[in-house]
Amino acid sequence: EVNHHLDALSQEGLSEEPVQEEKEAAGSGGGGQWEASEGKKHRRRRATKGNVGGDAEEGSSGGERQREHPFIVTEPGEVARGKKNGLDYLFHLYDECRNFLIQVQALAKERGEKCPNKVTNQVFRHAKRAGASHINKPKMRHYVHCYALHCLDEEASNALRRAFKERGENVGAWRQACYHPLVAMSRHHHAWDVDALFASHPSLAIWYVPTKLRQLCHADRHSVTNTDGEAHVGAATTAHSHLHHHSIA
Amino acid sequence: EVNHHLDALSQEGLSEEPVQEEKEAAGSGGGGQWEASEGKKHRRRRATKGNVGGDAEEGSSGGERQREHPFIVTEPGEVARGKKNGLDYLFHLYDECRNFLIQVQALAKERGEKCPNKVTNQVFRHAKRAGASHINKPKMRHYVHCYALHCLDEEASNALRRAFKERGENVGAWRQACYHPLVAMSRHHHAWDVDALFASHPSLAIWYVPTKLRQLCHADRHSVTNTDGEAHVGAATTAHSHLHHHSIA
DNA sequence: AGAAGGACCAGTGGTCCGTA
DNA sequence: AGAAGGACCAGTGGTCCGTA
Repeated sequence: EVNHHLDALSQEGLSEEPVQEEKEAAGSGGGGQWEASEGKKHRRRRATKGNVGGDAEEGSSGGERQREHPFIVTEPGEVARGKKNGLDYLFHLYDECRNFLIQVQALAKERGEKCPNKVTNQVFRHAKRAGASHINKPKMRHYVHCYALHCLDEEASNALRRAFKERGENVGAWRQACYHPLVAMSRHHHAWDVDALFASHPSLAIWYVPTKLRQLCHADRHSVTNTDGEAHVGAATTAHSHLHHHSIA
Repeated sequence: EVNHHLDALSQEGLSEEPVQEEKEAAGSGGGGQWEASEGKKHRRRRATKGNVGGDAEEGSSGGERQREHPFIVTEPGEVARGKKNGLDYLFHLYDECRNFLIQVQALAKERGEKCPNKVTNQVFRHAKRAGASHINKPKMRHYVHCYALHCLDEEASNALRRAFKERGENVGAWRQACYHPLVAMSRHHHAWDVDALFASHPSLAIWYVPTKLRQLCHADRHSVTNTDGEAHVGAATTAHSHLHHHSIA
């Protein structure tokens, strides 16, 4: 049961009618290794709005919108219990995307078309067509910098995970905390050039630098202390307003 | 007169009310060196449709749409006579764009924004704002591969110019002829990887590989003889139709 | 409340086609 | 006819905000 492939996907309730094209990629690494062994639930539900065709269906019975389980802060190697996903699984999604990119690149070269160097919309579309409905752009972009820390300093990343799990912090707090070690690395090893930081690791180089991290590195270069949280939360506090057209928030 | 800067621009009838911001760049290299000394015409006309504001204006008097003079095939160093521009001037436009790109990159780094590696829409917009109204995207994209040959094999490029001038061919025919030497270079020096070919020369690496050249290299790799002209002209002749979703035309 | 992701939007790469 | 370029369009990067 644990090694039955695609289990990790069906567990998420998102494996409804996957296109079979390129299934081998969709299932890669998903062999049940991310779930606690506590007796799975194989019920499959239909998404209400995503429904194709006009089947008569009671709105109350199969009507729930299906989503991935939310992430919780887990230690390295720890499996999330209950309807949760752990951070090893999160990082695994980035590896899946990398494999989809490699496939898109191979196809493009074969066809003589222009070849993406990054995980683009085209790659996300390819992943969806290949049945990987658990991968989507907003999620991957949201946690890119967390994956960056995992790639660039796995020890620091692991320590942060343990500390935030210990303190009972939620995923949002852990995610925020991932920014600062990266800013420090960009400062000390790359003279605040965060593009160079990302380019320095092959698994990371295929991801766009997130706007927020770029802004934090820029602010840090100008010695502006910025401990604000996500966008929409804070006010701009810059000593160089003539250079800033947008607030860092 | 010959060294009065901006002359080359006003000669083209396109210097109507340039934004003064970054004028030094707009005039760079344009110091009259591309025009034959035959007495200039400094008349300035207004574009009819591009008109801003509601000035009452007779349609017949100032109504002509102003454009750059068409290119003619010139030898290296030759100056175009009459209302024509020569190919040295064409290649100079690529150098101007490169300088605008360098400015945009410097600004982006200063502001901590993402930094373009290519001549993008943003660069063309910057060039226009800086008063370089003689630079536009369709023109630059149209002749990129001609500039590529000039960069990569100036001897071959010069020989081709002399041959086509000798034969009295028009610019379109010369432009078409520029493709084949590039395909041969991509074949022999880069195993048909035209992206690698462009990347091999710094002045060229900032330009997107044109679709048509990419397709010709792909067709050549599959030993498909393709001597067709521009798109819309020929029919697809491919021995690998299962790999082709679009005709090369 | 904290979080996942459909769907939107401004600005892109690409070039057609009305214009001169 | 040959050629220059305004303007359009499909698909992009980016992320908001209605949803659960």
